[in-house]
Amino acid sequence: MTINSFFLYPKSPFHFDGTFHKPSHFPNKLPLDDWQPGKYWQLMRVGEKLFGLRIEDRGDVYNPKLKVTAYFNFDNLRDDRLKDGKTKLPQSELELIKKEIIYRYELDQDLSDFIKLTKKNKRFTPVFNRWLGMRNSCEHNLYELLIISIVLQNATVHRSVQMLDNLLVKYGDQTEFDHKKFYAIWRPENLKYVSEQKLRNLKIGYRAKFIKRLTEDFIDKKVDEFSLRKMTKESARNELMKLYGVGPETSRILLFEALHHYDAFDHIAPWQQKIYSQLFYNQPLVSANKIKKDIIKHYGRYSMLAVHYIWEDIFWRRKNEKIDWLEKEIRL
DNA sequence: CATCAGGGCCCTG
DNA sequence: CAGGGCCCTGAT
Repeated sequence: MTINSFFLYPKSPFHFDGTFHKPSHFPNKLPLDDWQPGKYWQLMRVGEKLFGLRIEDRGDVYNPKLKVTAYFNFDNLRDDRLKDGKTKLPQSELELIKKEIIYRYELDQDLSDFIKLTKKNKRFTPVFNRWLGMRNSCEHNLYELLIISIVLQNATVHRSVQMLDNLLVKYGDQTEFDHKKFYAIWRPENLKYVSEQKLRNLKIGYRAKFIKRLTEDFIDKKVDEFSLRKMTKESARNELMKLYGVGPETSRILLFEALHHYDAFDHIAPWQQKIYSQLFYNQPLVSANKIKKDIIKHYGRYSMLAVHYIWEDIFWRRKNEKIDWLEKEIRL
């Protein structure tokens, strides 16, 4: 294994912990990443290779600076193609990794318009101030996030965790760096010859068919993450909705998290509606249309981003404090 | 023991 | 456009 480190300088302001840890995401047993204040670890796929990343906070909100340590050439990977035997990482690959980190964690995003907007509506100003500089980041590539979205469909959190873990044990890449063990979601190619029945054996139910067909679409380049990244929200949504097993909620997740469209607020799932109703109205249930109208009125093209701040804020609070109405709606 | 809904989506009529 | 069915699981 070899190691390479470098620095990255996010656009100011930047909130390290808010960006690298999202407490609303479900914690699976087989870790895809790890976080402690000021430090973050994950396995990241760039091209066909897998890298271990340790990202450390070496600055502050107004002078952000990240130290990135990249580990590669693991000895213990199942797939030999993922290591190339070279000990030094070529400059071109290093640039690719940097670009990918910058994209997934939105390090270059200019949030000044959004920040101005959040000052207009006083009600949530404390929340926006608390997380000033937080990004809508996504540790995963599009395929990986799609897999996670599929196991989330029509299941309780507990079962989603079980489904993902079953899949990871069988098909994920497992490796260790910086004295920590991590899993990474497989490349589509690694699932190519796995039958639907084999997948069903992992208790993922009818989702097996979705994963099978979606994986084929990625292998056949019917979906290309990099061209989707360049599209408008509407065209990207159209493309995603064509995929078998991708509906309004899954495409919203992908548009917002993986493709970073801040206005991807077209769809509100019933369980989210209940949480939004409490957060925004202190009421058990407000109509989804009203919620949508009100949020868009206040936050316009930043509607989903604004909701993300308020959403994550309550889940941060939940770490130290019991919030009864929230516990009820999360349904582990 | 049976029944049911769940952090959606597909398919049919 | 509405509504039934889908895999499986834990709750009732």
